[in-house]
Amino acid sequence: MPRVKQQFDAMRSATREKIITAGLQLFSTKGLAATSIQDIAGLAGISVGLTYHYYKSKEDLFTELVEMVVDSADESTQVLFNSDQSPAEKIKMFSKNVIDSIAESAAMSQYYLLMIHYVLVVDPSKKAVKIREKSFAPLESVKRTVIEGQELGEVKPGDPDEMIVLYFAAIQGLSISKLMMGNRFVLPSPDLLSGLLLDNPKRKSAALPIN
Amino acid sequence: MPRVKQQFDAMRSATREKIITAGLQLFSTKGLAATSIQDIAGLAGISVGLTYHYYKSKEDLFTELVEMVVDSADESTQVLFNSDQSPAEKIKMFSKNVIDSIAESAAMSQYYLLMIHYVLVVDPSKKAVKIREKSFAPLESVKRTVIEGQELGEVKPGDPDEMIVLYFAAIQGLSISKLMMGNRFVLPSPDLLSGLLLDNPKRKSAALPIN
Amino acid sequence: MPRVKQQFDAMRSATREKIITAGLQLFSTKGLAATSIQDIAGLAGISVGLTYHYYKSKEDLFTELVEMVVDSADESTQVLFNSDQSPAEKIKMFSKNVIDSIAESAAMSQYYLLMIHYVLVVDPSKKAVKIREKSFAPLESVKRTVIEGQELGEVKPGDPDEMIVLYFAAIQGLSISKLMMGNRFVLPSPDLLSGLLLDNPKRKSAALPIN
Amino acid sequence: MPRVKQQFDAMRSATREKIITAGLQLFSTKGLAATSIQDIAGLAGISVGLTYHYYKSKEDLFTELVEMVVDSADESTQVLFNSDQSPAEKIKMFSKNVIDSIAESAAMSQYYLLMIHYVLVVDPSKKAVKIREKSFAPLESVKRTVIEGQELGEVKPGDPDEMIVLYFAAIQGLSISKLMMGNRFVLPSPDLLSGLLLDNPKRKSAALPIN
DNA sequence: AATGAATGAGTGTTCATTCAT
DNA sequence: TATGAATGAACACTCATTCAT
Repeated sequence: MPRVKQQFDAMRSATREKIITAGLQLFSTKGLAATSIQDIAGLAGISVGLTYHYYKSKEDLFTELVEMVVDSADESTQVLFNSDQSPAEKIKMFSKNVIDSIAESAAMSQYYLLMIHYVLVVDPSKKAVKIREKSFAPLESVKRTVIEGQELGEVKPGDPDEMIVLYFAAIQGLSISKLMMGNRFVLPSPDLLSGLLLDNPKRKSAALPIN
Repeated sequence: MPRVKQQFDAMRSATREKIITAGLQLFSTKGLAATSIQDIAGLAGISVGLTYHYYKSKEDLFTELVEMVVDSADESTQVLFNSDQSPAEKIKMFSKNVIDSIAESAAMSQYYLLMIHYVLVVDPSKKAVKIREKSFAPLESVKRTVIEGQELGEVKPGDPDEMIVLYFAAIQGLSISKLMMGNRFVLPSPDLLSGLLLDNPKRKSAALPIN
Repeated sequence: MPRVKQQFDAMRSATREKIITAGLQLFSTKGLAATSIQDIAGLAGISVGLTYHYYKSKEDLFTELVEMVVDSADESTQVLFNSDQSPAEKIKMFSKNVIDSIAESAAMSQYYLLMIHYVLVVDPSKKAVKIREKSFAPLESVKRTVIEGQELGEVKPGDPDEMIVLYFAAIQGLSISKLMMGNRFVLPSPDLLSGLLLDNPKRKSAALPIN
Repeated sequence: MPRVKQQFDAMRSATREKIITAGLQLFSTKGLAATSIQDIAGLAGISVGLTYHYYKSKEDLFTELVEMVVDSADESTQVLFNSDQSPAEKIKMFSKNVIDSIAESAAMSQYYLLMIHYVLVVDPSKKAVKIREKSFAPLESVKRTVIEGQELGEVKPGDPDEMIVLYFAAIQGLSISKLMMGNRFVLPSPDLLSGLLLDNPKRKSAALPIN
């Protein structure tokens, strides 16, 4: 959490904020190689030289942005999964948040695209390994909840690993498809997504007549 | 006397093959900008200049590869969905093929990564629009089958558009995750994937005998 | 604090000047294709990259130089032919200026060589057409003066178009021959050149006293 | 003259002839650097490799073409100026031939453009010096005739060197202008050209009323 | 903190030339 | 004599990075 604090201090600089916004936008769509510092400086409305006043190198900025989004994802997931709701409620809430986030902003798309560029292009260093590890934290949180939920009968049976891989694959796919499909994209309902892990609530109600 | 035409054709095919293989591998992981022609030529085991004997430009090669994988995906989907199986069987078979393909080769990963790079980086031209259109053909095939299947009661109820978007998002996510997650990746069973559209057969059969 | 705008402007002007001088010299003699940007940068005493800070491309620089000399030629011709001298005086003065210019600097040679390279190599665009049109302006000025002079009896009779084509052909030929002939080149007197359009004054005066 | 014989032998090869024709056309307009061997082979309708069967290198072909046109110009000039006509008649005939040649074919334009490219671009070697020397032969022929004609009173008085430089400058200028000016070009009459060296015959007849 | 001119290394692309057949 | 695939060096152009101010 000192890391986050530090970021917020950094953010206090309006210039840094401009660079971050421009960098996120350009790096996530075009990737590291296809984005130039002059592009970023131009979009941020500042000079090239100033960018180097804040970031040691292009790759440095890129890495910092990846770190930032990974931290942010981790943090917001933590908050939800450390709450005292039932596993099913957590999963429903998480799914709803994800769908809402995809609907409202580019943050999710940027997160996944950035990760793709990062993992596939940037050569792995110690730092890179640490960041990658952290990027799996949300999967771990959900996995624990799935196992717990299965024990309670709230979550569908099945291999938890396979289930969360598919669940997050769907989330990643949706995030990226939103950007790629243009007006052909329709956002599934949160229930459709959470249906990957939970029994469909609608179907349950359909079964209720018996009770 | 000159080489006969046949000889030249054979030479051309062999070299073209090498370039295609190398290009697919490098473009799909690193993208257009981060892949140099020298990388490709090196991996293909030929000279840089020769690459330009076969492809007018780096972007030209990139586009041709994208076209190639899109055509291939379209074609293999067509074959399956034009068969005379029931909707549920088609979906099960398609899901199985997808999972097998992800398991066995890099083709699926390459397809989706290539499309991401293509859509996000290459500026849209008439050709680009045509290619994108064709890339939606598999979705349309599945959509028709879903609707048909819903009428027969073989496919889960729900908005077909939302369902196929989620279904293909999951496929895309799995394909990419396989590359990104490394040894943390576990491949879900075909039934788990087809479960997005169909009622899970195992649960039904598993639940019945006991009770 | 950053350099003030004035400082940057001064830097830009100085560098631009160097590029222009080097470019004129090299392009005019060797042409577009045989002149490399490295040649130009080297002669200008700057780096290759910097050249691209000022000109988008080699052809762009070339075109700008052509435009520059065409404008300059047009302008200096205008000044003379809009003066209030008699046609014969204008033609004498123009011929003298031309001969002096060929004698003193490389400007005339550069002008004609540049135009040759431009017309024969650069593919015709809207801009190219406009530049070519402007390059005919001096011919038009002289033509008007020739016609006027013929009416006054100051200029030799004959088809004005043929006469100015021959007159300018001679000027172009002299400009280029100066560079090509080396020490075999001797510059004709202005009267010899203007003799193409005017009756030779010397002969008249030389012939009269005796008879 | 053995040289010419040799060329004719060479010409006997239809392939050589194709290369020569293509080379003359491309080199004269685009110059050495901007013309590729593949261009030439393409225009000649043969393969790249075959071109190298006939000419050691691109520059070799270029030099041979220059030599060829210089020889040809020298030879045809010799024939005329070694005839037993009067100086004025020789000059009139030469001027007429020049104007006709400009009117009818591209040979004159090709000759002068080729020479410009050759002198200004190709680095001077022993061979180059010899070729350049030969290219001045026509000037020498005309110069001798001018001096002779001045002694006979057939040619205008004046510095013979200045006069022939201007005369050939005009010829060169016309040849090149024909290509450059497009439809604005009008060919002066032979008398206008020969008027640079001879008194205008028309004007003489205008003076005749007295006799 | 801020600017943008300047450099140099890297990459895309062309093309003269060679070579196996 | 004839072909065109293949190479490598040269050149156009871009861009991360530095620097004087």
